[in-house]
Amino acid sequence: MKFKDNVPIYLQIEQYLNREIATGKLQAGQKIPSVRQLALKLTVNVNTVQRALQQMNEHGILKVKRGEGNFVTTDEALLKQTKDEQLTKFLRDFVNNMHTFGITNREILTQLQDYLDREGYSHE
Amino acid sequence: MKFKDNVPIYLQIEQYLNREIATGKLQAGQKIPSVRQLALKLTVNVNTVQRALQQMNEHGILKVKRGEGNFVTTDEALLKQTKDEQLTKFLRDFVNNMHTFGITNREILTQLQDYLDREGYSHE
Amino acid sequence: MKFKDNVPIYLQIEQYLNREIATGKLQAGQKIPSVRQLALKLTVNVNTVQRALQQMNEHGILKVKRGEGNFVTTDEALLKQTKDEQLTKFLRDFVNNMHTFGITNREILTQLQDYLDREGYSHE
Amino acid sequence: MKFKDNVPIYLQIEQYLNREIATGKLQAGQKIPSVRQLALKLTVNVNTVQRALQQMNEHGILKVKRGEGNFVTTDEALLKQTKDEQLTKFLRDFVNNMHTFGITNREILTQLQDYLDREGYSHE
DNA sequence: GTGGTCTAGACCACC
DNA sequence: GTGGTCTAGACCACG
Repeated sequence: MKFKDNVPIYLQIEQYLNREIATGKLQAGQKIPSVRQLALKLTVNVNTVQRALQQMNEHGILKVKRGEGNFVTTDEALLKQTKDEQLTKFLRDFVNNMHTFGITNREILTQLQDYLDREGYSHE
Repeated sequence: MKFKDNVPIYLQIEQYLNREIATGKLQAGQKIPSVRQLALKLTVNVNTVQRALQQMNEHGILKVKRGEGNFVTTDEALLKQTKDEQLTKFLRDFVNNMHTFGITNREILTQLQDYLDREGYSHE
Repeated sequence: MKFKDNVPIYLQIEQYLNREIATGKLQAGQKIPSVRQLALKLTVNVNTVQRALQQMNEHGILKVKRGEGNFVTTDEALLKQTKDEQLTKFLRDFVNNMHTFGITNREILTQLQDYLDREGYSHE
Repeated sequence: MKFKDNVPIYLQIEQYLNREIATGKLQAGQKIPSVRQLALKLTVNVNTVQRALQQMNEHGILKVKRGEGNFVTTDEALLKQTKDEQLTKFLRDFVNNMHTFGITNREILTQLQDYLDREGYSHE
């Protein structure tokens, strides 16, 4: 796992876990790896992982069971909403960024088309 | 000017100025506002602006004239390259983000299409 | 530690640390003193030290580990190159200075010889 | 005339004029170019030249005659001493620099020898 | 007026 | 504890 500089690691971990959930690698109701396992896997300090999980608990995405660990919420609606929020954020940020450079909507689409063609590696 | 948390202000200032240059609001060879003016306008400390400008000088985008101020480089090739790098970064980040959610290239385009339709505000 | 006026302290700190590395007092891969320790030792502000270290990180001489500190790079080639550059700079500056006074190469050598004899303190 | 960054220009001007005097391009008792001429030639602000000349007056190297201009002192002893001081400073700084890198006196001479051989341009 | 450097002191992220 | 960022305020060099 590689982390960007200039962005707090705990936020990147949170994003990473949200992704694992959104893509179904971690399913609703399922126990997620222990803090120590995650810390080991992500080669990051335990405290940093703790902080990420704490935030996700506050968001309701995770539920702690004392002595057992953290579990993905079974609230499917919340999960879907979280996923949508993330995707929408990606779209919004991208479009906003392009707009600040004076790129019109139509151009955004063509530029994206071009980019996907250029980068041939197929994600059909 | 509103700054995001979680990303250093001086980097956002750098990005902001690069944008002003890329969109031609600041033209090649032109003097940019003084450090103090920028600090005032962006409601940020002078040192923070300094740091942004210093980096842009190292990148060659700006040239300092002692006692006079900072000027946009006249090296049009460098300016174009910088702009392209920024746009490509937006595209790459966006596509990568979507991919991590298992979205295929085709879906990315349709989702973007949908998003642009949804947000009606016309950037033709 | 005494600093010259007329040349930025952060540059002198950089030079000082490069010297410590070049002479092996700080070895490849080794942790260097913390920013605060250096600031204390050099009786200089923390930010000033930061600036020096930041530049050395950009040069690749130092590597930061988050939350741990700064470490000398293990890239021996880079270390050697940096040392050579410094020595060559000393030689070049010295020779240039003498030339501007109309001193010929031959005279430079004899003058240096004389100076070393005059200053008897042995650096065999 | 090219000036180093990180060193005040007025000091570099002072050094430049001292050199002109030491090498006899400006002779004892001779009038030196006017402040404006120097500023023009060195592509530098008048104030900056003024500051250099003021310092040299304080050192006694120059003598102002009101309404006439600046003249090199006729005190040959002082001129010789100034020149010697400068040369000795070059030698001392150079040797000190090399010593801080653990280079012995003998090695300094051989390294200088090597350097002069390497740089073939003959200053016999 | 312009930028460049430095200080003192604060708060944050990370180990 | 570690480094990273930011602020407020000061002084210097240069035009």
